[in-house]
Amino acid sequence: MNKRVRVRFAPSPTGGLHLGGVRTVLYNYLFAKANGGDFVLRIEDTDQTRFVEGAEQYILDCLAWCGLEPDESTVKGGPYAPYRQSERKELYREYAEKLIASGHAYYAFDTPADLEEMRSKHRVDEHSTVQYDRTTRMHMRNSLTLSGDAVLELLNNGTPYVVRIKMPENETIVFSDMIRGDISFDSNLVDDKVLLKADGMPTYHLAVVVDDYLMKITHAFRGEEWLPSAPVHLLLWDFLGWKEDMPQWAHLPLILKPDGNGKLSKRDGDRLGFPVFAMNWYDPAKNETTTGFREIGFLPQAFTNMLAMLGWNDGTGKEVMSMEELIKAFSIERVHKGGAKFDFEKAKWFNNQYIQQTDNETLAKLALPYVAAQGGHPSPELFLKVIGLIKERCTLLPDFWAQGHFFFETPEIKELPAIQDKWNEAKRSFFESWLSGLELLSVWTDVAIEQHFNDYIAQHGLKKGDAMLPLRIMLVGGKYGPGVFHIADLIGKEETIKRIQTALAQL
RNA sequence: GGCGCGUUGGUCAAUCGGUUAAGACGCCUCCCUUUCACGGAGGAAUGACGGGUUCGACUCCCGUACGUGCUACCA
Repeated sequence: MNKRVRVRFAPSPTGGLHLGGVRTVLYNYLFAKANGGDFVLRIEDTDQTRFVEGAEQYILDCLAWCGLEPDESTVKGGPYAPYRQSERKELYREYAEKLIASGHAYYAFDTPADLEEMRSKHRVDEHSTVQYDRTTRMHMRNSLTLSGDAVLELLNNGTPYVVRIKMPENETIVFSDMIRGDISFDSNLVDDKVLLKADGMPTYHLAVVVDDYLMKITHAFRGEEWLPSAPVHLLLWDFLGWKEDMPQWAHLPLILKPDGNGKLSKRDGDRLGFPVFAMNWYDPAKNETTTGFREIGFLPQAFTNMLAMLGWNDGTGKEVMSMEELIKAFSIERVHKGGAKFDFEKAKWFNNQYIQQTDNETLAKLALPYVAAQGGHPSPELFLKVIGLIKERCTLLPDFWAQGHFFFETPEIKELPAIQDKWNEAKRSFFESWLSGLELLSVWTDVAIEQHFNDYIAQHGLKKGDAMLPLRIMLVGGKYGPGVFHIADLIGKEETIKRIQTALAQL
């Protein structure tokens, strides 16, 4: 019997949504869609000290922007609601107690000071860490060392406690990862992880197992940082008697910083000048905003396509793929084992590719806010024409202003020196006479303007090359942009004449 | 320190025992373009190291090095 495929993305609402997080969502989503399954969003807000107001809504917004909408979530609901772990709090205790009853877990009454003392007392050297495990548990205050009556009394008088898993001794825990193959751990080296905290909330370890079981998750994809705690989760599935229903695991490689080594962090983005979060993230505690890919002008399709290729490819060499193509081609087994360094240049290349294949009407809608923010308010007709003319030189949405501002405002002539260097009376007299000719030109098209220009150049015994660059700088302000006569055509006769006159006055 | 995971050009990477070791980004040169960009044609640049196994290893095995993750009542 084939179970319906169900996957989940389970973030903590603690801050901005990182590149790696989005990629995890993406791989989950692609896998779910490829297999006709469900994609669930579950909010893991079990750490009340790290909870950040607004973070959950932000995650929802990011997924919406990326086009990775969950089938079940805190806002959408679903058959396994609630999808927020804080609202499922009471449910986990039952399983913790079940584990205690079967001897796989125990109560521990140690205070933070007790733990600190234990760690410093048993420490061999400064590099080693002392774990709460088979070697130390019998020296602590817990239901393994205390008598049944003593435990009962502590429980009854409200002494704070946690529930810890009792790791078995001398067992090799093996599981098969869909990306990495067989991985094994020595149970002696894994510590007695806390399952239920003193505040009654479960830790990640208990919550993820219970909820994946209850929500009938069939495949669990998560970051590689979870690999070391996988044996705890495996054992929990076993101890709770759910082994048959355990999802298949896949631990995704990390996204690394471009220079040096290590996991890509928000700080690296700030340092190297690129975003790390999907969308702008406002941190209420620090009262600061971190820039997102959306805001610097990425198209969501380019963003997700780029992320898909960071650690996976279909083997054909094809890189630009729509969501539909990705769904069709994706296979979790082809995800790489090794981490990938993030390359912002490549990311921008993807965006440029998407800008080229997006129609002008859509681009106009996307780019308008960036142009308007700079004071550009072109008519829809002009804007559409300009976009068609300059899109190939635009990588990020704000480039539509940088590459086309001279269509929407009279530009400052920044490169006047470039004209001045070779300026002479012959050129001046050409421009002055061409200007008066221009006033009379009745057909205002790029072809007509250029022909007219050519005629005057010939009459003045100049070479066309002598006047092309000056004309460009007069109209554009710098040495860039589409063909000059095309520009003159679009900005109109009056504006063209005005710009040439202004420039002449400065020479 | 312990444990896990990883390692093909600067970066993303194909290869699944036999190839001149693809392709893309970036970089360089040339062409196109009387600007810039696009486009086109080229170029430089890669299997961490040491042992095996094999007729033959980038590919399989072992070791070393390096990197990285975890080692919390955080996820």
